[in-house]
Amino acid sequence: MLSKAERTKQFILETAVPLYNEKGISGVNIDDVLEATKLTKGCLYGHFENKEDLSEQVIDLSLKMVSDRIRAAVYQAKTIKGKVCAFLDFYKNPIETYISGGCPIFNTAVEADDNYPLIKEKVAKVFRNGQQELEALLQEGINTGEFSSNLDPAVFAFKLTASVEGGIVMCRVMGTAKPMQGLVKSLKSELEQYVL
Amino acid sequence: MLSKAERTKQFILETAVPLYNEKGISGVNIDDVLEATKLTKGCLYGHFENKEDLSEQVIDLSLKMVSDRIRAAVYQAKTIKGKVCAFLDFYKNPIETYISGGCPIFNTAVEADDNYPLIKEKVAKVFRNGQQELEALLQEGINTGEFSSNLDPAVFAFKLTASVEGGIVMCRVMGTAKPMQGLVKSLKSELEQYVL
DNA sequence: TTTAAAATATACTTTTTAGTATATTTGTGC
DNA sequence: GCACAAATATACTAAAAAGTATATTTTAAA
Repeated sequence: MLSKAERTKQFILETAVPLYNEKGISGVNIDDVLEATKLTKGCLYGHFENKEDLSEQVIDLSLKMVSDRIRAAVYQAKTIKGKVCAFLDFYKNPIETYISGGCPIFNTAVEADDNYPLIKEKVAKVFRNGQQELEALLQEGINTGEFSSNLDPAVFAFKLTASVEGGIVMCRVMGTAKPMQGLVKSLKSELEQYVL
Repeated sequence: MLSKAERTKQFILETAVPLYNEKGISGVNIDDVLEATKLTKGCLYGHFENKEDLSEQVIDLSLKMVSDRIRAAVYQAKTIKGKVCAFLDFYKNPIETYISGGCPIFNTAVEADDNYPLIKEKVAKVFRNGQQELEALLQEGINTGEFSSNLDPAVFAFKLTASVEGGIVMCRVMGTAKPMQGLVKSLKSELEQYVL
């Protein structure tokens, strides 16, 4: 069983996750976190060295949470095509996201880019791993004869991720999930063209 | 001719544009702007009511600058296909962007989403207008017989924008422009399929 | 070229936010 | 159930950031 301290720390991190995802790293302040957790400074600083330490661990958790969840969704599906569709369906509703505020990987990417080199590198790793796995999945589809060898796994993997992530942001800002449906349908039928 | 004050105000805004694009609205502070412009508080507050006022006007300018520039690039091309390609080529190099720090429309979209309703609405308008123009362009291509009527203008317009914008962020964070080349090529050949 | 208004600089105050020292409470092995 | 260490709360200090009052300089119309 987790100690009281471990549970409190975990509670702080989990409570802060949606906060950071909505307001961004620079947008969150300690008082926001205290307000959300109903804890006090003494307590918070007992678990984290400073704001930077807290931010880093919150982002770590956010990235892990969403990565795990996407992986789980993909894992569920049986065929390769099914797995790609599961990936696409994950952000079917970009307004009400798994973690409130959109995709934490992408949100963090935008903010960390010119400001937080350490966090930027973490996000880069997440993207690289994700792309590699997606690419491997498509390659496996080609190897097993499920897809035509005309399919370029690296290019299509990037296209899938980039368009879905971009689509989420656009839908959220325009306040409509509709374009996402069309996008996902289009990507699925694009893949369909390569199904043998 | 512009008055001294008008020129100074313009200078502040133009100097702040890349700063805001890199650090984000919450990430920029007045001292950053003073440092970059080598001006003083008295001067700055002579031109802007407060930080919010400054931020709003900086974002307005950023959005206008990049929108105008994309429109100009598209306008140059003669054929519809050429115009779509010009749009795609605009962010060919996502690392060294027109305004340093990536695409201001997208960066602002991500940050404003849950935090700045007024600015969010401005960005939404930019996206809606952009999508409408791109859609109209594709529709024109269908009407003139340049493209097949199998092309869905709304869906493809969204796919183009979403994937390019998403691609920019991913490339920037991973520190490589290469996936963008593949993406643009793929989108061009996707359009090619509809060319009659 | 003078001069009044506009623009800018200086030196301050206020507010917000981060961080800390210490007191109090609570969990847990004996 | 006790004792003591760990966890948390309170009340403070420090630092950073925003904003302002006023002095000085500059612009541009007469």
